[in-house]
Amino acid sequence: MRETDFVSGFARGLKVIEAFEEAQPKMSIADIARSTGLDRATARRCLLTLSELGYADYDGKFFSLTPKILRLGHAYLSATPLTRIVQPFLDQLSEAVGQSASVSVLDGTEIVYVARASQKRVMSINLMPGSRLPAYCASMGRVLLAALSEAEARDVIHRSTLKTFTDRTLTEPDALMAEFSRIRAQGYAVIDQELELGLCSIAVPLVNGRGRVVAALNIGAPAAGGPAETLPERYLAPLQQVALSLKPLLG
Amino acid sequence: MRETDFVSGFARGLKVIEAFEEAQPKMSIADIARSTGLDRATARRCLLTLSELGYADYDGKFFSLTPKILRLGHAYLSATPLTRIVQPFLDQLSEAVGQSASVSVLDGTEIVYVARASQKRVMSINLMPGSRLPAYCASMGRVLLAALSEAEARDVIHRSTLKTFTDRTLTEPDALMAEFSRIRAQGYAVIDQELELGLCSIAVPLVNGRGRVVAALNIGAPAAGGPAETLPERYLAPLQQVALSLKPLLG
DNA sequence: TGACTTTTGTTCATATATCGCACAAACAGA
DNA sequence: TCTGTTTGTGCGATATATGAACAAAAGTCA
Repeated sequence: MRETDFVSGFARGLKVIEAFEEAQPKMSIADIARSTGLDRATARRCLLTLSELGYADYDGKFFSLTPKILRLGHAYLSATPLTRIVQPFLDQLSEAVGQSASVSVLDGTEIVYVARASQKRVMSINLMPGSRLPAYCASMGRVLLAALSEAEARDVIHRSTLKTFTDRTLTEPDALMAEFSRIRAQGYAVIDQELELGLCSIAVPLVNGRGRVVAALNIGAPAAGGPAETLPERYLAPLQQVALSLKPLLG
Repeated sequence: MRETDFVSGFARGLKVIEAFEEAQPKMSIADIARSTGLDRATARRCLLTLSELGYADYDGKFFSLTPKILRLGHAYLSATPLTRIVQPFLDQLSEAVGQSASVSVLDGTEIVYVARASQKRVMSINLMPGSRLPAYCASMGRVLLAALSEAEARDVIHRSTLKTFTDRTLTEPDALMAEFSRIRAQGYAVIDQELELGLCSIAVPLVNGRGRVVAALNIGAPAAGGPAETLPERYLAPLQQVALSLKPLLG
């Protein structure tokens, strides 16, 4: 790509929008300039542009995003066939097993939920399409990382912030790589309260007609429902059946 | 705002992202240029920028959005206090009444779901945070429009595409305005299968501490569960109780 | 309180980057 | 092959970013 094929004003503007994610709902011009690294004058112009277009509100001191900004992300969810195709399967699966079921894809070091059928809340955080979790310690993340090449997986791990969420969280790169091998061999991943105490999950890859792993499917269950070792016997068959049904539908 | 405080390259780029919403997941340069009204060269530069930043994929012919784009919308959901505050109330309400409960805000002629606790699916479409419905024929939309001034409400109706979804959909502007008066007086709105046959709902406004309507809260129920006229006696009290509990928490 | 420092928002001139046009090349379908 | 369409590129005109300067506001301390 040539240098002149890059619209840096656009790139700067997107950076400004993302700056709201990591921080407060209300940000001053200086706040944005600091967290994006842009010049104050530039940040101000981007913010005023957002405000002029109705994507942000400005009270003379602070800027905040408006719900119009949701159109941007929704463009992906509504345009991507994956979301629409998997939803009915997810609903059916979730109801059949009485647990929440989700589909996610990999984005860098994180998994992004693209569809979900939730039962009664078991996690402290509320997951929804667009939500993100670190890949290394989520069952779907493990499955998606296991589908990468050794080098790619190691690179993702290297770039991840390997935080210890619970005393069971695996954070040793080599231990994680070994776990990926095991997952690749057995075809599924189990997480036993590594992200949150009391929460277990099991995930399988979603493979398309050409044999490529395009997403992951999981079932989350409270640890109180039985030890994590029993997740495969309880949920692996229905998960694999859904994965099989979806295979010819996923381009 | 001065003209030089507007970054038109940024505005054009946002237009490009939104173009994916109304159309196909895969768009060529010419497709985007046509649906945005931008020059082909400009559309191309915006698309290449998106691609360079990882927000889009390019196979040499078609562009498609990547899950990274979800970061933009998610910035709003995760940064807005409303979402976080109402979720636990929504979960509790939904479980207590055994129906889906949602909170939405108004964006132009549409309502935007910002939080939702769903029970077994009754609608054909899958609603989630970020989803949009036309305001004029949704219970939360009616409540939010009823909270506007006569002139504002009439303007929204005027700008809406008043489509007949079912044979019960109200599309007469004057009939809608009359309905808004009734809603304003009684404090809630009931929709009886106007959007989809078999689906009824009841909504109340969420008022903040300063008396301003900031969002709407609803319960959706299958028509098979009882006639729409009985929705108030079944659900109005719990809805109003949640609205009351939330009042001091909503800025 | 009042003088001082720091932070913030805004403006301006100028250097730089982007836009949109026109043209050329590549491609697809008849 | 010939259309009609799509994509890529060079260039002049135009729009935008930059960084410094200034004013206003907020914070600091005696």
